[in-house]
Amino acid sequence: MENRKQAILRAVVQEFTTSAVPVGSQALQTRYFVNLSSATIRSELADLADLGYLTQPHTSAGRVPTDSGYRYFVDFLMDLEPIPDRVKAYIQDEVRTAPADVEGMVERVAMTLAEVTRNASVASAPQGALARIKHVDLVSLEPKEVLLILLLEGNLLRQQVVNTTQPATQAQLTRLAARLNASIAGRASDEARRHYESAPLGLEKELLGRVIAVLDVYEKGSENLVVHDGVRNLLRQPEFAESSRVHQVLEVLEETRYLTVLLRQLIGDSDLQIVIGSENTSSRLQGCAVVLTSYGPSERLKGVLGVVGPTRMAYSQTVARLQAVARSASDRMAELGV
Amino acid sequence: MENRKQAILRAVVQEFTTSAVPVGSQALQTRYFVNLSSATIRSELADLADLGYLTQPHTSAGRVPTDSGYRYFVDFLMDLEPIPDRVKAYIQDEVRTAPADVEGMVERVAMTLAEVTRNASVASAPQGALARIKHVDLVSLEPKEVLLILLLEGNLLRQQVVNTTQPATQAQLTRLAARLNASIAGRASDEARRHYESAPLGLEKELLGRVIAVLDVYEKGSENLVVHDGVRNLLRQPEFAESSRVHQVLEVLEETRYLTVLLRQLIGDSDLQIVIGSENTSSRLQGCAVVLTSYGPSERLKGVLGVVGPTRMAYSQTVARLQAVARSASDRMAELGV
DNA sequence: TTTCAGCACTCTCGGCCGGAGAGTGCTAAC
DNA sequence: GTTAGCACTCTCCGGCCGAGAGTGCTGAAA
Repeated sequence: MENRKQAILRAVVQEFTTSAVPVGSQALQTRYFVNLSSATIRSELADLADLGYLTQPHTSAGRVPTDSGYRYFVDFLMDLEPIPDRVKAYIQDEVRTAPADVEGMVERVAMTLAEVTRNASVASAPQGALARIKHVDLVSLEPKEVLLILLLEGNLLRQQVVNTTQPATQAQLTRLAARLNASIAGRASDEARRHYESAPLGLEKELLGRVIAVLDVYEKGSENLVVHDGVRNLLRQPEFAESSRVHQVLEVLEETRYLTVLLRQLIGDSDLQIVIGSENTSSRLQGCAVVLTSYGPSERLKGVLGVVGPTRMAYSQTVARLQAVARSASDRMAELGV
Repeated sequence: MENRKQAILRAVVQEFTTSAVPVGSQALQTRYFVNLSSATIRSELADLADLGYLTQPHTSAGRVPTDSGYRYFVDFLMDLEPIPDRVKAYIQDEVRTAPADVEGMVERVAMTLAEVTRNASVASAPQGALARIKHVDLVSLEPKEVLLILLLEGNLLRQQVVNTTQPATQAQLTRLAARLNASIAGRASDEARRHYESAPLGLEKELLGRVIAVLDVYEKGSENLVVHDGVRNLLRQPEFAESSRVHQVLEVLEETRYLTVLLRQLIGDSDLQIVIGSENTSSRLQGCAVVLTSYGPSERLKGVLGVVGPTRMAYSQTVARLQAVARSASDRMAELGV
């Protein structure tokens, strides 16, 4: 596409992003192209509309980017917006003061992301195929009731009440926990499975069985931690003035399964993914764009971070800030040995 | 007030609750009072309006209950609606299958409450003045970095990364944990404080200090767990058609401090509290009603459960279901020895 | 060939009007 | 105390109109 067409498309996207009002040839002329006449701009706009990048709400309204228009913009025209120091500092600060466990971290990251992008955010916890067990602990609740505490990588605590077939005192449990730690702590989950296979019948095997059950749930991702935040930011946008639109988006966000699917799509894909309007698999995200990236403390452990907003979002700002948050969170997680 | 006036007020509230449309004398006559003429009903309606219980959006519209009207209704006219078996079973089921720790429990309870009342819900974790420590565990992360794991009443796990002044091996930490458990596990938090005072300088005192810090945060309630759910239910109501109304409510719900205040108000008060429209301290809850009750495993440990919806809510149903959820949750928590 | 001034045209938006409909309050009779 | 009847008020909705914004087209200038 000729340079001038590109420039005009870029200008339309930028203008519409901030004003939320269809942009006309006159506005473009006075604000972006003073040495062009509005008539010339009009003919370029008509061309861009023919190419499918722009559309008009009605015959005599200004132009609005189509989904393809946004697509062209993010693919070819967008340059990352520098992040103000204030915002950088804010991100650093929020991430550094986050709790040291994955759950707290993910929640904080989602909150921060929503705050700095002024949109809704989603975040899934970094997760790998084989979980590592850092520590096991057993607490006696009743003679035949044991609380199993499992510390996984990411300082992720998991607990489960286990009703055992035989009674055990706390002292016995403490000894047993020590034995379990010696054999499986610091190892990947398959170690626990191996020990389970070879263990003789008894309390130890019983508890190992439950350890494996917890690991299974965790590794299968059926309990994959996915949080979202910042829906309030969407309410400010004119696109979401009637709350039925919000309702649809909220449904998607609360439907954890859908988000998990988004996650799986991304893993293995390029590291930044932008899904615009009708490109979304869910029709409830019509008019919405989703910007996704992966993050995590290592290559093995990856989660997804995403921003959800109207297609009329400030893509260059969103992408820059999303990546900044992802970088901060990844660094911090690596630092914590998560 | 005469019986007939009461009956008419009740009918107006009931009718408006379901239809969301101002109710006129004719509708009342055909649906509730076939042997009265609409003229008679009109004069009663006029009286009720004079008394401040009803109002009209405009001269020739039907009547709508005022906040005082709702107040009179819930104070004198409401009788609890029986809960269908299906709903009862649902509540039981959700609560029974909830995680065995307080956090998971509270989240599940909020979800269930939102679901069965078709409104937004809030829940705070049961909390008492003196926390009990069930178990302490120490995990070595780095030579001079320890993960302190604290199991409090309610199977509430708290963790904190502690940077110690002196290095310690996992074996040393395990021994130390055993000693700490012997001295403070199963006791109230003041025991930990006493031990801290009398402990000689060293790793043990250092870690006890952190234990106390964690307890402090917990007991001060500055980290009091408050969750909310079901905002999507509000979006269905005509009162929240323009999303700016939702925005205000969301602000309140996300403002944990405000909810904590609500909680404190309720503690020591009667066991059911209904706050209607302008009775709310926050003007952002104009047009909203909040129904609150306390719950918890014991007299000492109490949290708050609440429903937030438009003032035009089905109070009798809401109250009945709220109490049912509170009862189920309390029972389950007591059963788990939370 | 590109640019541009001029102009007719189209469409929305806001205000205004008027009729239909809903619901009221009042009055006079039972 | 109750009720039929009636005038009155107000909203809602559709149609109408003028202002304004913005377009597409055309013919001339560069």
